[in-house]
Amino acid sequence: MPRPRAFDEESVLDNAMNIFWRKGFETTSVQDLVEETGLNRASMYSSFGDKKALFLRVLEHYSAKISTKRFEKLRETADGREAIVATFKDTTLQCCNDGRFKGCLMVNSGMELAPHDPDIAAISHRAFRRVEDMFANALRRGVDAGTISGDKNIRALARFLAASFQGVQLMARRGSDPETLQDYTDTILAALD
Amino acid sequence: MPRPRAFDEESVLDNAMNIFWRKGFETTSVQDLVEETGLNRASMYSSFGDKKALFLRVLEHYSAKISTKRFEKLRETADGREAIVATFKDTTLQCCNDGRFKGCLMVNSGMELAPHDPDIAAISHRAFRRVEDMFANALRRGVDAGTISGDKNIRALARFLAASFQGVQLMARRGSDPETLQDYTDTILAALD
DNA sequence: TGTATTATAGAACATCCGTTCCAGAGTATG
DNA sequence: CATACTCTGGAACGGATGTTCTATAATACA
Repeated sequence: MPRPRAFDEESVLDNAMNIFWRKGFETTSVQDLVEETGLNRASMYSSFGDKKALFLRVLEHYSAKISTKRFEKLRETADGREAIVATFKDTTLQCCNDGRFKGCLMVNSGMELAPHDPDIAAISHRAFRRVEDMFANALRRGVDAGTISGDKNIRALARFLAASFQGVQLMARRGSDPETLQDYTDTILAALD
Repeated sequence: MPRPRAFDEESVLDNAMNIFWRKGFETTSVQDLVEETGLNRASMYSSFGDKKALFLRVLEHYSAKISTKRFEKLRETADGREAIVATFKDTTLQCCNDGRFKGCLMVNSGMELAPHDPDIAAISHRAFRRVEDMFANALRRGVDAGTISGDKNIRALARFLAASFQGVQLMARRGSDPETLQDYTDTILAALD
């Protein structure tokens, strides 16, 4: 019976995600969202709730779409060491191109909002934990394959890699020059030796 | 002839710094600043200019007061290796106590504003460069003292340490648990071996 | 075909934002 | 003591903010 929606939820989330990613939560106004997504104010409020609810949907969307892809090789490359190296190299390269000044939405949001918003703090914490676990799995695969020494502290090394991965994206958002980023990444990966 | 000022500029900057540090630039309102510093609106505008001008003064103040102290050991401890280790240990410990959810004002500001504000991007970039140079100097002292191997790439390692130092404070602001932070710091320092 | 139901467009809302203005207070010099 | 000058308190400004309301458009089913 109802009048059908004139918008595609997926593409609205895509657009909203890009604005939040670029500008951050506080600096993005509802006006910005309305203009960029083409979605009407009322439709936005009736479909997603308020600004923060939309933002939470965007974070999910980001995890499912961007983050999952970003860690694809980390999860699926057979040799764990190669998986880790490829993950850092790909992201560093991407940061030097289109990712410059964007960084990672999850990291950006954690920095901006976690101190004052327990919801975001929890989401951010869980996201870190997931990445840490992916690195830990890759490390174990590397040890099994013999490309990573067996006397490493897997948990500590995984935490180091996950934190350093965030560090790379922090540097990217700050607008670091490629040489510094390159030196940084190379030295991170030397921890695998 | 003029009526004397009823406020102390230093303590106003101190208070303003703490608000910006906690809340970030955009989320801090002029109202917040007026209430917390006790300074009148008009006095604030006549003495410091607008909100951004005050923020720039606060960043200078932070560099001079907080940042200088934070890197005191890094600059002054004779043995370079010990200087680096102490710098990381002190900051990690501090992050676990009162620094939790605060992080570093310079890092926070770079993340929040550098992508859209060239002034902040430049300040943030120079600050990183200064820290990188301090680490490089410490590394050279360590090599001279024989506590750090001579076949290291000093520049690359200094960049790694400076970036990782930012990483520690990113983790702190996000509210990372102490164990993760400890593992992270330990692995960073292992790069000195 | 008429009706129930939901989406849309855009005006309207109260509130807060950064900034400016103005009247008055206070002190060093003439 | 009067004058020149800056500082202070607080109201006032226009504009932007997040959110809601109302009227209209569009469809699926009876």
